[in-house]
Amino acid sequence: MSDALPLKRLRKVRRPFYARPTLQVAPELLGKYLVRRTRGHLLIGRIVEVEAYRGHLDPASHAYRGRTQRNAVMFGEPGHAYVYFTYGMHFCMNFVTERDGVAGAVLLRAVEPIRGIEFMRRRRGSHVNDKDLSNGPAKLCEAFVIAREQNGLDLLGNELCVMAGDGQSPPTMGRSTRIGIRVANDKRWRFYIKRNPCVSRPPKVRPHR
DNA sequence: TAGTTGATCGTCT
DNA sequence: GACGATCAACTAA
Repeated sequence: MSDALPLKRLRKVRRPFYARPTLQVAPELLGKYLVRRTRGHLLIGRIVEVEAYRGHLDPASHAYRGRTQRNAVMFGEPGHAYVYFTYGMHFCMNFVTERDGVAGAVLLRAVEPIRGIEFMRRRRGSHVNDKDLSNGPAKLCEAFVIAREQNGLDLLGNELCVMAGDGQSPPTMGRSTRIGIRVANDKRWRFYIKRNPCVSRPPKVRPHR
């Protein structure tokens, strides 16, 4: 968790990246950088954990039962942020995937703080460990100033985007079932970077013989 | 360390 | 009227 990153060497991820099947986009987001500009601050986090939510095929998806006012962004142009409010107090952020008109999104579950750490500490509380600043979907929204106003934001703009280094070797990836859902529990649509301390929960340890 | 619980309100049935 | 893609604080052991 260094507070420096050679931003010049990174390229913004373009729309065709998002306009693909959700299960392809999700694992490829790992190791890329979430870049947020707000209130004169530059915030960067390395994406270390995501979950794929498909549309009408996925009972755990907000879009399973079709389009509503809340989930409308999921049905729109790929490469936008779908932000929703939950549990009466938290926000979670997704990136919209699939072609325009088809619902799909990737939930950002955890990022590793890279830049703007002091700002994130102030938002999250001084007693919070650095590795806990953004190791959960609602925590990262708090740290990165993501709320209702950011719903529908274009990821190709300046306020919010994803950047990737060229020629970066893909990180070692783990995969598991999704967290906090009661349906579609069999689908292993959670992807994370193995052994990264900022992943929200360690993988279930399977007893070995 | 693991498991339980209260907080709090928008969204959908 | 029920519940949720969560979190932090608490309890027990």
